[in-house]
Amino acid sequence: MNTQSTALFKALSDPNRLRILKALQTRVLCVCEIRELLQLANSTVSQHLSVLRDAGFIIEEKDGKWVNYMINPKPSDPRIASILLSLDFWINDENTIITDKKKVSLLDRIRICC
Amino acid sequence: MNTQSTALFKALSDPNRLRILKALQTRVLCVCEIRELLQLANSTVSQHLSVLRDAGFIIEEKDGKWVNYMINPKPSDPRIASILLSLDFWINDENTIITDKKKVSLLDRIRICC
DNA sequence: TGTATATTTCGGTAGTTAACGAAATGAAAT
DNA sequence: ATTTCATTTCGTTAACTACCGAAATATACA
Repeated sequence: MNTQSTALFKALSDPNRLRILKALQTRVLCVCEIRELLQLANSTVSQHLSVLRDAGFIIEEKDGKWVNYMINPKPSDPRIASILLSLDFWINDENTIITDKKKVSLLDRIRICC
Repeated sequence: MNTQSTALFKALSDPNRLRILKALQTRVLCVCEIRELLQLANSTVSQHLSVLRDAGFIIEEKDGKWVNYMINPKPSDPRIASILLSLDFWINDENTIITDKKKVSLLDRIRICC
């Protein structure tokens, strides 16, 4: 029983992972951009991303030395699709999310990483 | 940020709490019936129930020496209402849940507790 | 080939959480 | 009032998780 259903909610039960999901709903981001947004170590961000990926919420796409992460456009699990749709009205009034949205639009991977 | 949104998902991110929620969607249950269903210590069940109650998923009603727990019929948070509705199609194929449903219909608090 | 950069994996640590039994609380019945 | 029974609270322990820095991997470029 600890397999499928709880994995979904476990993935959503960490504030930083929710911030990542909400940020990715704005646009595609690479690891270093997310690191900049959340102010966490690279390895920690990578860990969070793998949790979200394993649960099915996001997918990754390699682009040279970067790895782009994005919302899963075609989740095989209908629950994932449902949750992703609902996230808009579930979380939008929290201050962190609001300021994150502004920051995301200003993030520039060239300036941050290179 | 660790306040509202993650509390909802944290409450759902434990397999035993999901089992409790699903069982309560069948009918009202007291603590000792849930203890019997989950095969956990009373104190552990009580703990899980308080997490679900604090998050807003369930309410309690005292009935003599028993405390009846039930799905919150009028959640003030629309996310709770949405999640409770969705739970039906989110979780119904897992073996534990299926056998739980059968067990719940056979639970008898008089036989169990007294 | 060697170097630089982005990301992941690994090992370890601090904080959190689920679990228990024992003690405390509360409500009904003798 | 005392006992009984259901539940909650408390104190403790084991398991889990988020986090970090360092090492390993992977990709592009000189």
